Amino acid sequence: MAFKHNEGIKVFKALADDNRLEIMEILMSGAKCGCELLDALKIGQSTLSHHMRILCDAGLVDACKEGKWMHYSLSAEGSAQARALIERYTLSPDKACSYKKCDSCKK
Amino acid sequence: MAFKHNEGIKVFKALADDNRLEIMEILMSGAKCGCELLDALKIGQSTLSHHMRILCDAGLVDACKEGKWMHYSLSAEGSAQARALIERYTLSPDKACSYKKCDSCKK
DNA sequence: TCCACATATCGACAGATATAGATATATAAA
DNA sequence: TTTATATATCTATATCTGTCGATATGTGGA
Repeated sequence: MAFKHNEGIKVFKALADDNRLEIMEILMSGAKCGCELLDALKIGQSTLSHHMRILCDAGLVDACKEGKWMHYSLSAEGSAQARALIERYTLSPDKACSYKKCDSCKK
Repeated sequence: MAFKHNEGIKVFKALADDNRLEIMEILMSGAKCGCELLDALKIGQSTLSHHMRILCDAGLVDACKEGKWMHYSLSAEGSAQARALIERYTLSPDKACSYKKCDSCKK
């Protein structure tokens, strides 16, 4: 796929799902293993694995294996990248006042 | 649809597309009408209209009609909401140092 | 070794999405 | 009024995505 905004698409797609947002919110309280996440969500195990792969591929979540458990945690780098991407594609508060809207509607 | 993270899904889905990210970037330089956007993109007119509806519904873009033209511009409120959502679902730089990763892998 | 548990992968499928073409509506100019 | 332009809506379709069940892999305990 030859997208012009590859990084943005990958990160925003990863965040564009109800279960994955719930996972991000759960991980805010600290690292969790897959079975803990599974208990908190109403999805099957293979579906969780699928979602974790998407979050990891996007760089938002780190995974580390310990015995038979996988520990998932929020990535500081991924979080920083996501924040940078939002700043790239939306209006910053300080630029908003000088932003050129159309002349007729100043709303 | 009964999603737990409705607002987040709507905004991140709106940003999870190559053409829509390109549109956001173009609108960063100021308001544009549909035909200007159409010139800059390799998509048909009905497809552009579809994308603009998604960006407007998400609150990221404002639309205002002037004669036969629609003027599209970035919404300061939508941008602020998007930034708030990213802050909600990712790790802030100041919390990153105290964030509890798993014990074995400290990466 | 055998078994239970945690996780990943594969295959299938229903529903969502991006896209285009045709058509409809509205505005402005000739 | 007729015509051209800008945009939205409708319909169809190919592709993508979330989900599950079945299976595979790997780990640790009995």
